[in-house]
Amino acid sequence: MGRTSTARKRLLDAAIELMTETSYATVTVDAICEHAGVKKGSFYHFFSSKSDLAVSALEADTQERRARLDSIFSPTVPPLQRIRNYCALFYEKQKEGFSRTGHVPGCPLFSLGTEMCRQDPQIRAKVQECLEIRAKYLASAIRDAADEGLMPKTDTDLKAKSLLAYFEGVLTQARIHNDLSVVREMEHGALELIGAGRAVAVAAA
Amino acid sequence: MGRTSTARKRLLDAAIELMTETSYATVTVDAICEHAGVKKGSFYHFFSSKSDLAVSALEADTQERRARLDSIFSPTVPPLQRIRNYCALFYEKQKEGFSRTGHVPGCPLFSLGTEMCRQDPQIRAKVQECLEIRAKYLASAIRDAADEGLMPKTDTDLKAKSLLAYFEGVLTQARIHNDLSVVREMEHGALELIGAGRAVAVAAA
DNA sequence: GCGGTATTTGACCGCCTAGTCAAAACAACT
DNA sequence: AGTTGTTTTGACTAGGCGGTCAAATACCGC
Repeated sequence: MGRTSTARKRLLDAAIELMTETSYATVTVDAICEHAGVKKGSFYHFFSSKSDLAVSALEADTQERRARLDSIFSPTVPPLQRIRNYCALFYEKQKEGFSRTGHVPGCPLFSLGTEMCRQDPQIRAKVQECLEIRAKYLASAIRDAADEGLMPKTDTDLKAKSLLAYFEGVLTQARIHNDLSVVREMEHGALELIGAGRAVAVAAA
Repeated sequence: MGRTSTARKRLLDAAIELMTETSYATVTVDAICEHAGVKKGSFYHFFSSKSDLAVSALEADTQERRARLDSIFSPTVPPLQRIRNYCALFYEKQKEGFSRTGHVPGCPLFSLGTEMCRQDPQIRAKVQECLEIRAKYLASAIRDAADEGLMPKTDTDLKAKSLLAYFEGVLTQARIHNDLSVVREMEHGALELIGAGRAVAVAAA
């Protein structure tokens, strides 16, 4: 009963789009509404606050990406290939964003996380949650790689975190310099970072 | 003639301090003034705008760090040791900030850069300039290391950029999670990333 | 001590922002 | 077609923000 609407989804999309392009503080609720073709009154029908919208948008975005990540990180794919494919995905996404807007977008998790982690506990918690999901994908690939003797078997969880930090750092640097070149070469650094750079013969320790 | 004052310096310090703690947008001119013990009218005597203050603060901060970096990256120090010492400096700074405020500060260049690079060309330019200075320190150390056969001699400039991205990524991750542990272990990842992780015998190519 | 200049002060402004609300419109289900 | 309740609308508010200004003040060099 009652009426149905796509307004909520449009608001979520607009939020990710606009907040990635500039920042949380810069993007006004009015701008989000306009971009989504929604009046302000409706906004507050669907979301209790701007912060609430941001949290929901991050969640929705993460859910949307899930299937793609599950396929990239499928256990049926050789572990180092998963990481290579992930790098390729990053490059594709950044390149696509650049073509569309003229700007390297970077990663909304890192942008929002950096900006908001000291001001809004809920946004901070959601960003952390989303980052940890990504870390899990990486950790699994790293463990599988180590198990196959493709890299040392030490500190796999730390390596996953470091690798994620590297990815996010590269994306952010690309955003700041509006330059994709470091992203393009990210794969090589990624493999080096976890110790799988040159075809390593890892003796069973 | 006229009067002398430390107000300008106090404003610069307050700006870095507060903008690192939260973000550019969150920190109001009033807050900066209060923290610096300066009235608003004086603020606009020294700076033409909030943006102008931010640019000047980044510049001043960079100049202040210069001597320390010059000593860490002195050509008299073995090249890989320079990088290790740089990592140690990062950890010290982050730890000190954490003790003082209860929060891992991260890097103001990356925080401000991410937030402002799409809105304020001057801030963006200054951030880029400061990041490039840091990249130069790293590039020099990397070239010297390669020259000594401590790592492959390929793509040294790209490696410097990647290494910087890694550092910034780790610092930002530490900020978001308010957790120093990844910073503590940064040195290992840094050396791996540039291909100097395990004592590498690099054949003269 | 005095002139001149850099600094300090605090009241002021206009704009923009997140958030509110009550009434109207309309789709879904019966 | 009628009922129900979700969605839509647009005008509204209160507070906070960056920035302004003219007058007062105090230090430096002489």
